[in-house]
Amino acid sequence: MNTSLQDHIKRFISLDDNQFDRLGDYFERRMLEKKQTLLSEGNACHEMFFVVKGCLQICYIKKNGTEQTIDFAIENWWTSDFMALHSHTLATLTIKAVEKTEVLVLSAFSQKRLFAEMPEMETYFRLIFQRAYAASQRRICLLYEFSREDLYLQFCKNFPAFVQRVPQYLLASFLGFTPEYLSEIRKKNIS
Amino acid sequence: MNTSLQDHIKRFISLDDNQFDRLGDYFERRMLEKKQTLLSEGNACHEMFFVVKGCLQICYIKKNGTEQTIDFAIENWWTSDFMALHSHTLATLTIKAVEKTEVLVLSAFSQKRLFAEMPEMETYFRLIFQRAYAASQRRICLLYEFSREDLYLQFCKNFPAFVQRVPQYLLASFLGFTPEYLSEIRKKNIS
DNA sequence: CGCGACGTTGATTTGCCTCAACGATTGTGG
DNA sequence: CCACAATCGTTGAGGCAAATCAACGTCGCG
Repeated sequence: MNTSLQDHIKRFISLDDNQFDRLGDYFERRMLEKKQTLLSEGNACHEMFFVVKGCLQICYIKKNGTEQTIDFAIENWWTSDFMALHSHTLATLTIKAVEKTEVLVLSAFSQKRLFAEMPEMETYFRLIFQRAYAASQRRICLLYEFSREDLYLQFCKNFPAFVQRVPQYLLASFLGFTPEYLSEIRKKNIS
Repeated sequence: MNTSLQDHIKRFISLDDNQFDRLGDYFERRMLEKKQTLLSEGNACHEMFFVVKGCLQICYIKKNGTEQTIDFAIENWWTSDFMALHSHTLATLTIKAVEKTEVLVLSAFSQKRLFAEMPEMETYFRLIFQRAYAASQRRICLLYEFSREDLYLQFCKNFPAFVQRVPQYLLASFLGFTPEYLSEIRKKNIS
């Protein structure tokens, strides 16, 4: 069983050593090469994913044919197409590896067994989702309040390491504007 | 105990009659007049709210002094400043009644006792948050993909009753544009 | 009745997009 | 190891969606 998930769980709940030992039975480890797809739009989605190492891009194809990135998931984040997972509908989102990435896969079936055996894990996931929803609420505030230029400058200030890590066109897509405009912004703020 | 929350809970988990009877002990009923404030930016936030009847506006004041609506909560929705609640920080969001509204208040303290006595309720809230986060993911997709005009037209089509229920300037604020532009859109689509 | 809240209209400005073209860099097969 | 293609970033011209500002109608309420 991977220790980074164990450490993450410890930040929210307490489990004894015996429980930590059994935890490994519920997760499947999966390695992704750069650009490899983890979940494709139009497929069934019965799993959620924990990023151990690397970076995932969550995106979809817009009506006009361009790809829209709606999120990234880096180390210690859970992700999935939660709408598809919750409603048992087909995925509308695609998840791909931005770089070589290691994930832990938790299927809906395993999750059910896990909760039955360790009710504390129900608390863990409640807190994970509460935190994710809270972050999403904040993100919506940012999207409403700031110009694309300000979003970029803030993002650079808050996540300088991450900006180095992903190609610019993905960053532009995530922030909701075109690569061309990103170039313009960068030229203005010579840094 | 209010039956609309009971019905809502039944949609996600099973409780026996005895449990339903005891549920009332954990929630506080509160009535709000139109425009009355439930939570103010800058205050501590130790509670979450379930709308029994009516409508809440979740908003904040932007740097430029204007009010930005980020969400509405109507019948059978939970809301709060979840970032403040989760991180034990001061609220950055304000919650007000759009119309006369009845809410059930669940304090963090009561929630803790509730989970201790009825672990099934942990499942209920995990599902609530998962659903809320999923909806938020979808909402972000919409914000990226569509023009303001399209957002308005879609909203009118999907929630015609709700459009009648709130003043136009709130709708404009929620959809992320100005009341003036909403007028323009409405004129164009004579309906 | 008169004031304040809400909605409308029009003129002007701007943030950001689209399209097209051109460097720079990376990767890949011969 | 080089040639060539593909991917990625930059630049500039032109255009449109939506904001801003100011002014004016209208309705409901104290």
